Amino acid sequence: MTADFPKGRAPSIRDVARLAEVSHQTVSRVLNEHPSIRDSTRARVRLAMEELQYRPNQAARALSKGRTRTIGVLSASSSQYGPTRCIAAIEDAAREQGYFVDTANLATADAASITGALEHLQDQNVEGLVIIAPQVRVFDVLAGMTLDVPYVSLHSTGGEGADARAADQIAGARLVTRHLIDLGHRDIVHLAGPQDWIEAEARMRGFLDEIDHADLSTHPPILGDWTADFGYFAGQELLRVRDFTAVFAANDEMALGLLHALHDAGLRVPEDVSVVGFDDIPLARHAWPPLTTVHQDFRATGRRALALLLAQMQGQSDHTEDPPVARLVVRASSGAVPGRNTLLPKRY
Amino acid sequence: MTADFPKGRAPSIRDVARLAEVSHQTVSRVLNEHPSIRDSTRARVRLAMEELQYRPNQAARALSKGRTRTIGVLSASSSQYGPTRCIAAIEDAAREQGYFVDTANLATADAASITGALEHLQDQNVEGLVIIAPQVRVFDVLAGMTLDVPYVSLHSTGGEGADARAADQIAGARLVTRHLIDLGHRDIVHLAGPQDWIEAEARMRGFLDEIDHADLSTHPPILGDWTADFGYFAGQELLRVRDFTAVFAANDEMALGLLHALHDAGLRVPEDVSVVGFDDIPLARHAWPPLTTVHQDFRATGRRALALLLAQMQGQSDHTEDPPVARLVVRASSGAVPGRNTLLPKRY
DNA sequence: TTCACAATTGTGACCGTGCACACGCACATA
DNA sequence: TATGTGCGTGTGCACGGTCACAATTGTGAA
Repeated sequence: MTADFPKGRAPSIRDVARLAEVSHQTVSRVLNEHPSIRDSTRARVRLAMEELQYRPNQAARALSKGRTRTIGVLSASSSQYGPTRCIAAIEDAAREQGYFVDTANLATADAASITGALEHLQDQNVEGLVIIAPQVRVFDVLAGMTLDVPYVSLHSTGGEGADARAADQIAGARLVTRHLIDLGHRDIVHLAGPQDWIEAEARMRGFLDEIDHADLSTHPPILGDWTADFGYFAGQELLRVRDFTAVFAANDEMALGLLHALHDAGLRVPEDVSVVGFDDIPLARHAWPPLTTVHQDFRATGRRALALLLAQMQGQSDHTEDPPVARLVVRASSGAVPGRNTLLPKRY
Repeated sequence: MTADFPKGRAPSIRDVARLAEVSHQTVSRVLNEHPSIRDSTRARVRLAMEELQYRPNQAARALSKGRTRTIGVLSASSSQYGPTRCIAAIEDAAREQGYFVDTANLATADAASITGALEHLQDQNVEGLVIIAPQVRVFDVLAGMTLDVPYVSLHSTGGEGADARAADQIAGARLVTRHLIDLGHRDIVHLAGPQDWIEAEARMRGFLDEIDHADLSTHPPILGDWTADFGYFAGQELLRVRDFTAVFAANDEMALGLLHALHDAGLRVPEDVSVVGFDDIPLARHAWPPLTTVHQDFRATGRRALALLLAQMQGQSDHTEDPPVARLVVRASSGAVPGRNTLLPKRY
């Protein structure tokens, strides 16, 4: 009896029940793996579900149980390498745990679109939020609105949301700055990220801390926008006015743009100038010359963020693994200081 | 009267109704902007909603209306530049249209995880799917399972789902191949993408078409994996055994890895070898030398995919804008052929 | 004033699932 | 035989909206 009645609607639990000649509640129990069901009954119900191609209605389940099993991910800057990897890791982990992931991207980080995206996610009745929006402004907005679900931010200022990463950034920046100092550099320029980004701030802080620690002085950092284009532009400006032997770019993209400008000017790296970056994007090792940088495990960061969120959602204390550490990766773009000379273009 | 009763549950439409002294149906009408509501009533209801911080329950709405207003995005390879941009564009556009976006990432493209992810999305009762999973295998899996919702794939083989992009890839590959031929190159190697990717196939086809068209012969393409690491490796191999004056890499990452290998070997680009890529990632213009490549507008592709899907969901014919065109971007990595010489390392 | 008709509002059922509770039955125990 | 216990299953309602339909009120013309 191949019952195949479409009747407009998708088959419901009661359709299955009728076909299996049991009550709807029994079907529900099979779905939820209730222990006390006779094997023969279970088999009959399973068969009926198969027959009707039954698929549980999440909306009804969510309504009845008061749980959506959905978490929201808010992401600014989602075209950047790091955040992208984090998101992928979060989604993998969430799916593994049976959660759905609802995403909202911010094209621009103005207050209106931030609140808009957060409202949108909450409208979907998410049970928790992961916020990968490292701009300081996002946190201002967060502080100004009450979220009615727990959340984790990947770049906390130490506010209400759990902190998953900030510490690393400072440490990483110190590592790579120290590396340059150890190579003998005394005039190091920092090509920073946008002022309103938490990570940019942290990396700059790490840089300045280490400079201080070594009793050096430095030019005020150049404030960039993370893009390779800006790195290129900044490189051109730097060559015109500054005196330095090394540049610490706050991310790899800017470092690569900077290398481009240096090449254009006929300077050699690292013989004339050392350049280091941050993030260790896959292209860093294939830059010319290969880029010294700070490696971070973005997937681990993403997984950890989700673990933290789930723990928080279940009201548990946060006994998750330690945050991933930033690791210095030395490649060919950093070298010993070229004997205190000023920067005059040389023959290549 | 600041009524603020938490009573465990989130406030419902009936709580609002009670406070505003109307029926629950009136509240529903206000929510849905029904025309015939007295202004004073509407205002009273709005006030009550504000007062209770009422937020409509999507699950209930979805259950009642039979619509979730959610679309699913399946994405393999989500850490790559192009797909990532597409997804962001899709999400923006969807949110604009009042849709929620549910995402699932594929870590690996084996059949099990593909069906798993698709089931996961359909379990959420999505109304439509965008599939950004350019591996041929994905389409095999799709052909083998019946999706119960309309879908659009960004890289169709011309099957059931609407085709949003494939044509471009061939044309783009022809453009850049033609460019090399016009520069006088006769021995061009193609560093292809993984065989099981639709785009890789299309780009290779475009390359071979153009080679044919110019009555040239070519070595069998090298089959890569899109990564810069592979480009580097392939470059080393090529230098050992092959005779060529130009390389067309199927994407920019591999092209950059290849440049690295060429630099290592002391070869000059484009004086000794011309290199071209595909995609025009932001770093392409800052490679050394800046990379000739094919530009595509990923955001437009994403927007178009969503438009197609929505049209399909509403049963409309597909009168959306034309697919974005691939555009040749000539930079410094391609140059005139070096007079038919074989490749011997030269002084830099 | 009365009536037709439109505008506005209310009533009750229903969407698909899960929960609390009740029921029947087999079996062990006294 | 009467009673308690636990397994397997069924009944009815709740979840928070929307829909169809009914009821009430307001308006203008006869």
